[in-house]
Amino acid sequence: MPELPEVEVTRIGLKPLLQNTIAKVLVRNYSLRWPINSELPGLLKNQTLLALSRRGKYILAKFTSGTLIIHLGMSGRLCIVPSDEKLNKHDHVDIRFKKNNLILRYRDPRRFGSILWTVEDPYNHKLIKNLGPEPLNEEFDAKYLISRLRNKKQCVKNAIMDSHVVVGVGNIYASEALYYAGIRPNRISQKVSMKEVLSLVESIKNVIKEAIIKGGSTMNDFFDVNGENGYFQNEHKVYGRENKPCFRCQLLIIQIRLGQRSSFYCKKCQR
DNA sequence: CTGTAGACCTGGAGGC
DNA sequence: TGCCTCCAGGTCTACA
Repeated sequence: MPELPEVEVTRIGLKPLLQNTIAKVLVRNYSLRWPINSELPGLLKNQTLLALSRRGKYILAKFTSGTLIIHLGMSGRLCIVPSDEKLNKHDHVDIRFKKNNLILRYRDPRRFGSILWTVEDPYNHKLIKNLGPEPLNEEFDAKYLISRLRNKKQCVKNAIMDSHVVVGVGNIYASEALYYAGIRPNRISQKVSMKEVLSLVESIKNVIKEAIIKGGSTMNDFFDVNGENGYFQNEHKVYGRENKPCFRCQLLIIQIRLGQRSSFYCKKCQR
């Protein structure tokens, strides 16, 4: 499910829980990507949610004496539900808050997500401290990106999906950004020109900004915390459009495989 | 150090 | 129906 836009939409949707205090935590399944701390229910009880931020695809929920680091993996989802909401097979964690009797419920069929507790600065956490820049920050610019692509023999799509190069660009938005930039996904990174990198940086920023505005992409199972789907899937130009006509030139969109992931592009519009 | 395949999981779609 | 294979929004780890 979630690339940066979907995670950001989720983070914003959690804001109604700010300043609310946890009454009880129920973990039904501790085995996610990393095991949930077995002490978590006791640790979180009576903690107040003070701030919500995001680093890459990680949601950072700051509480009174520590931070929950939440990653949604491929199929994770957070929703705010009333206490009598019917249970789904893959609802692994319930965090019940005191005010309004709301439950923050974590569902994740594939269990590639993670919920980690730390009392340290989360930016020093090993999963977070070595991440590349945020795509919407000023520091992510053409000068930076070309410096990272210059030595790489890897293809450019894999490079921009590497969270140590830039965070948040997943399989959908990598294909989309490369389409807007007119660059084939299988181009060797070091052969991409400065002019193309300029365009690529702008395309990544624009595609991610637009996707956040449209509420993310709902493919099968992305919904925001209130169960509403996103609309950005209607804006996809190449992702999932194999054998369909390019919106610009009508040539059929090609699907190839790069690094075990599907990639989509137009042979005429992308060089 | 760099790059890639494998691993972790469940479920849905499509073929037979 | 059922069984099989392949595919899916991520990313860490092991290995060449």
